Amino acid sequence: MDPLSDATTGLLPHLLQLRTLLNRGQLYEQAVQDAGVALDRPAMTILVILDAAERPLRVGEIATRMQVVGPHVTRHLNSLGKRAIIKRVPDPEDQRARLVALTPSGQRIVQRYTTVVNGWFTAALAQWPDQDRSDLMRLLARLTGDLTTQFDAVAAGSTPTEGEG
Amino acid sequence: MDPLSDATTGLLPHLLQLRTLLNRGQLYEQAVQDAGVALDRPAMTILVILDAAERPLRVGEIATRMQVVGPHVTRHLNSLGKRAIIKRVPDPEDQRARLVALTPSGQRIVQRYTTVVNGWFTAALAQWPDQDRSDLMRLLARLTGDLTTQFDAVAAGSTPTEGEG
DNA sequence: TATTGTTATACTCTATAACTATA
DNA sequence: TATAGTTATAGAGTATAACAATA
Repeated sequence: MDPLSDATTGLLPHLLQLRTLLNRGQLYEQAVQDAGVALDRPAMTILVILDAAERPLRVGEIATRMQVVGPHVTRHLNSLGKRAIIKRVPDPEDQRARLVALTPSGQRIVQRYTTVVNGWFTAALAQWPDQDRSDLMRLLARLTGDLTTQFDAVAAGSTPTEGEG
Repeated sequence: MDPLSDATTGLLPHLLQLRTLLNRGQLYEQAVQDAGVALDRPAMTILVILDAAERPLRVGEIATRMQVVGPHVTRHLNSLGKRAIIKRVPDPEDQRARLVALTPSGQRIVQRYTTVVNGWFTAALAQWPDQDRSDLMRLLARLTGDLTTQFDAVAAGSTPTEGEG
């Protein structure tokens, strides 16, 4: 076992635990209740993504960011569109595509939701030293970036697992 | 907006992205294929948990660590038991309970799987400074711990979100 | 011919309800 | 009566396949 392996061996259990934490349905139910909104989780995920993007996105872009497949997004957009939470407009640059944007109503919903969840995070990290908080943000950003790159490569079949030149 | 909020506001998108990364089914398929095993994801999650615990666990303990409900675990244990990947023995301390343990076959399976996935992590973090790697492990451990505490409190209804005294 | 998106269908994963056995 | 686990059923979430329209 080389030291590099030792350094990352413990990562899998940590990330699995984080995954189970964030997948807790009960938690989401509490969040939407506190926020006073009524949406299922994938629908809210779409709203969060649109809000974070700060510009209208194509259906395909949303699917990529959710790491899901197109039809899944379409189905939720249909529901969200009927409720006037999002709107779809033609993409001026490509007549095949459509741009998805939050309506004012949708903006209010995602605002209330993120306020609640960010409040939880703030409370959970309240006792942390400032340095640790900023380190976490920086390392988490790099981790997701590097894992995305690695996983994309693995999924593409190049499997750069072994020698890692 | 107080500085504390600012420090954690960016956390939600990061964690959501991490969640979508770890939820990618395609990735798991690649892992089990590389490892040469044939198990679905929740079944493998059970094996990883048993392996990390380094001792037999009760059904309820497994469910808690997976953040799922009892019947879900039972169903997969039935399947794993038939294939002699796990075994259930009576808990000497409580005749109602049963202890779940990996068989030698199960140990080999989880070993192959974790080797593959840890290899991915090692590759993804290969260029990181040692200091960043150790910081990540430390902060991730504390983050999951603090989020677990926070989320448990929220789910219990105390909702220590607001003033956070 | 390749790409963007939609519709329809099937599968995976998890939860709720009802039940048995032991404490 | 409460707790540990199981069985059976229902629902949420996501993928695959087939199709329409534009590039």
